[in-house]
Amino acid sequence: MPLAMPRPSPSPRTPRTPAQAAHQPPALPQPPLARTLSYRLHQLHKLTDQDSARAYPRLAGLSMSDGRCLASIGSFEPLSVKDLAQQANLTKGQASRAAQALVDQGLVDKQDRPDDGRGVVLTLTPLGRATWQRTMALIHQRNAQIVGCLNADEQATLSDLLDRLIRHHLAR
Amino acid sequence: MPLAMPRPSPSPRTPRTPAQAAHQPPALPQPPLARTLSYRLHQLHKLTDQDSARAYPRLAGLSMSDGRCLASIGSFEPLSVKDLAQQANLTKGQASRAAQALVDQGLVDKQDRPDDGRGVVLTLTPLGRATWQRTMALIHQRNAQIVGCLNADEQATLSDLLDRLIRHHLAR
DNA sequence: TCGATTTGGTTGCGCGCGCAACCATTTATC
DNA sequence: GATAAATGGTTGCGCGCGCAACCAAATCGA
Repeated sequence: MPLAMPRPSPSPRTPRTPAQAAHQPPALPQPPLARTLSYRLHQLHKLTDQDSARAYPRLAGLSMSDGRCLASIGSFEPLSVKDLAQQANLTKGQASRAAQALVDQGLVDKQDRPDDGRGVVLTLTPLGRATWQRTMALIHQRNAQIVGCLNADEQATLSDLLDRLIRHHLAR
Repeated sequence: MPLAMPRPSPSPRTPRTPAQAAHQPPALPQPPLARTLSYRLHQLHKLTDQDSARAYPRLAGLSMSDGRCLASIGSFEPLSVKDLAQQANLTKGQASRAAQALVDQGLVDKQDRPDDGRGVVLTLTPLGRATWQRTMALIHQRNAQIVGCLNADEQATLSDLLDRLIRHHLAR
């Protein structure tokens, strides 16, 4: 059974119980059987998301998915809501709402598509572009901070592995 | 600027825009600048979480964090709510509620600690232990499925890298 | 011994996520 | 052309997350 456990860890059954000495202050017990990938992902994602959420609002009071959308629109300029959702990895509902929020803040412009009465086309306003630049700087800075403890090779390796997992998963 | 980009990818500025050919069906554009670690984490976490959420409820109608808690309690048997929160990587509020839910379903037993009027001690009921075993089997099966596209070495590498990121992040 | 602080646990609440229903428009089928 | 199916976008809604306020019990400090 291919579990991903890199470090010496307690045997799967009958690990030592941390609650026996529950009131002694230090001595964090080793992570449990939830030493699975999804657990780590959960944990790491939570950590990074949390302080991203702390960092974003300094910029024009953007929520996190608003920021994500701004980043995507700025990178792929004329963008439909559907494509935005795809790019930012959100549902179309979320993308729709986020786009509207950005419009309300004067950061993006939303126009009906002339050739298709359903579609819209999202572009940045000048203000939006300025904010976009600051946002991207923030994103990259945050990212560098997060992966800062890995060297370039390790970053590339990690990135590659995550990519493969994502691809594998998307293909059922 | 140490960005983690493993594959040949469009230059950070001026990538090609997917919306220019927005209505042509296939040809997913390359992921955007959100080729950052936190973006991948977000994406992968979402994918894994989603179908975990689909898999869990088959088992006794557990929510996902309920399942997580059940797994932790079963592994570290006499457990306080606080320790449970730590093990399952939840806030104490969530842990408290999840524990109560498990109690309500007859899966765990909650008793006041005799030596400390505040604390409680959580243990599995016989039914709980049976469910725990099935849950763990499910978790491992799901995990094996997720990381199945990586060989053992790669799994170990990934696990190690994630570990270091988590540790680094926890240490501010 | 009496207040102040800390700790374990519970609960109220706002918010964002994602599903699914829905409307409008376009495209396919005959 | 009329009807059906598909597509783009919006909106309503339930739910779980996590923060923070809160309560009770225990510990600390003089």
